[in-house]
Amino acid sequence: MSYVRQKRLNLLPMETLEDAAECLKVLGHPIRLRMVDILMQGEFAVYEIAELCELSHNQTCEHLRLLKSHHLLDSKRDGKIVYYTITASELPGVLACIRNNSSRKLNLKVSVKKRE
Amino acid sequence: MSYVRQKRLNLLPMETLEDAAECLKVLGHPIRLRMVDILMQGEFAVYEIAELCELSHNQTCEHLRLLKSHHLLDSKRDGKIVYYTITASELPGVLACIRNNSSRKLNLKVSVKKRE
DNA sequence: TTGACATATCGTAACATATAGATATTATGA
DNA sequence: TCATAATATCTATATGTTACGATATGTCAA
Repeated sequence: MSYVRQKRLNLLPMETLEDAAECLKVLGHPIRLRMVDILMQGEFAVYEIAELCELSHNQTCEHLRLLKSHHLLDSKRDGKIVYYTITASELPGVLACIRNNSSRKLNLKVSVKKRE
Repeated sequence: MSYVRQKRLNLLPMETLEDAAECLKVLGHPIRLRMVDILMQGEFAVYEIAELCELSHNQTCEHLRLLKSHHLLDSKRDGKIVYYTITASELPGVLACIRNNSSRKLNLKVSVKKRE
């Protein structure tokens, strides 16, 4: 640390960052974000989510499994049908943030395209 | 859509979700989260960030480049030294969320480990 | 039990990302 | 100009992720 200014840095422990990064990485997929967006409006069955996402059943299951394994979603079976719901209390905030910044972000995207 | 209940679903457009997913994916890396955590406390030079993250210079540059290319950070050069700062207004909220849920998430992680 | 349906998992190929070493660029001072 | 320091980029390899067909499990009704 010879060169680093002696500031009082109150940094988050690496373990916390690794855990948070995993959740963010799982959320960092457009289809999984759509699934969360759908489930914001209530509980849905796997086949309903598959149709709304225009996705094959195995892919739908796989994405839902990933979200559930990170404690972002939960599921309950009712006969043949499995219903998924949101459990992570942070998700509504994340979606609200995306909703609020939607137009601005699209503008940013255009400027990125011009540069590349 | 034959099977899907006729609920009034107000879903975010796919383009918005793709853009948000990219940002979340970039943030979904422990080292890049640490960089954001560091930059929450002010502007820092690349070599300072490299030391605080215990990372090689080329890797440090690469992570910072990724964050900057997604408009999460900005940089300014002062002679040989380049200083990075946070630009995305959402980042403080994201870090605050991680900070608040830090202990709970660690507990969750333990329970995940038991199951695997 | 058998068939049909809903969901879940597996194997693998295609694709994307991360890492590390080498090289290039930019700015400064001798 | 030349050497050096601070950043940045390039390249190759290793690793991880996603998509997709095939297969398996779980539930119900005939």
